[in-house]
Amino acid sequence: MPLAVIPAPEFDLALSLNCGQVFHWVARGAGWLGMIGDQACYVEQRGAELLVTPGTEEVVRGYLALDHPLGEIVGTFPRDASMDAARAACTGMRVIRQPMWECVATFITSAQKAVPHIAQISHTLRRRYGRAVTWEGETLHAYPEAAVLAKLDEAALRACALGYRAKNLLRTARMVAEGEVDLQRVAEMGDDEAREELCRLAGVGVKVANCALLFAYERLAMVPIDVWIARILREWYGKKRATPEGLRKFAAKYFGRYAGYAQQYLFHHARMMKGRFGRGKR
DNA sequence: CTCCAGGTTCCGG
DNA sequence: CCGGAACATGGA
Repeated sequence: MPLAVIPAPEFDLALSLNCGQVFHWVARGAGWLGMIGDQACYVEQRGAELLVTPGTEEVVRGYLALDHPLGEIVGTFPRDASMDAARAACTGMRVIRQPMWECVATFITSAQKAVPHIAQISHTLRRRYGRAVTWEGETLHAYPEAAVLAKLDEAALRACALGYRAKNLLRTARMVAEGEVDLQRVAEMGDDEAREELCRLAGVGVKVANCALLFAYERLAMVPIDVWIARILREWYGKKRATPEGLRKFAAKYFGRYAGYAQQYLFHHARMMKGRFGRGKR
């Protein structure tokens, strides 16, 4: 079946899908196959255009944040050696607009996990508990709804290799399913109030809350401080012994209006450089 | 075998 | 308020 074409200037599809924001896209032919919410989508990049499953044009455009003014955004990043290197290495990376529940839940399962493990957990949860959708004879699965996970028990989730995170995901699924925390309503709150509200969820601390705010709530100034960003700020920005909160405030101020975007560029660049960097030798 | 991974939570000083 | 430890699992 013929694919639809949408313009996508200043964009690198493979980079954006594989830089640690989303974890379920798989390579198919010359492109990528994945779910956007409950819709199966194939996306292929050809120069400054994307070829997509017909009917998914608007969904893809929104998910991949093709409306973000990327040139302006990277222009607000500070000019220093590390940021310049990350900006050059990550040309075309966009911060994707994720569904709220999927994002919150996925980052709960991401605690102390390597990126490939997070992907494995996501696929297992989807395959076992997500709504099945057929795409050209292939079966894909949406991320399982909170109400579905809420009916499971901890053992069922532990069987998905969640480890101690199983209890957190289960409790959070129940809180969301019962309306104790309304993810939609969080969207109307200011940054600080929204972060506090998300932190009421089990397994959601400041870092995961900031991931959700950045990746699902359009708060492009939020900076999740994970082990990589902490290392970057300590070793490249001289913040030898600052607390996580101190790092967060420095980053928010230094990296500017789109600090979350800058953080994602630094995060991915540092990960690609591992070996030259980190590895804890003092 | 040891170390570490997009942390959170609980506990003692 | 702060530093440490526990918490599961799998790949390097």
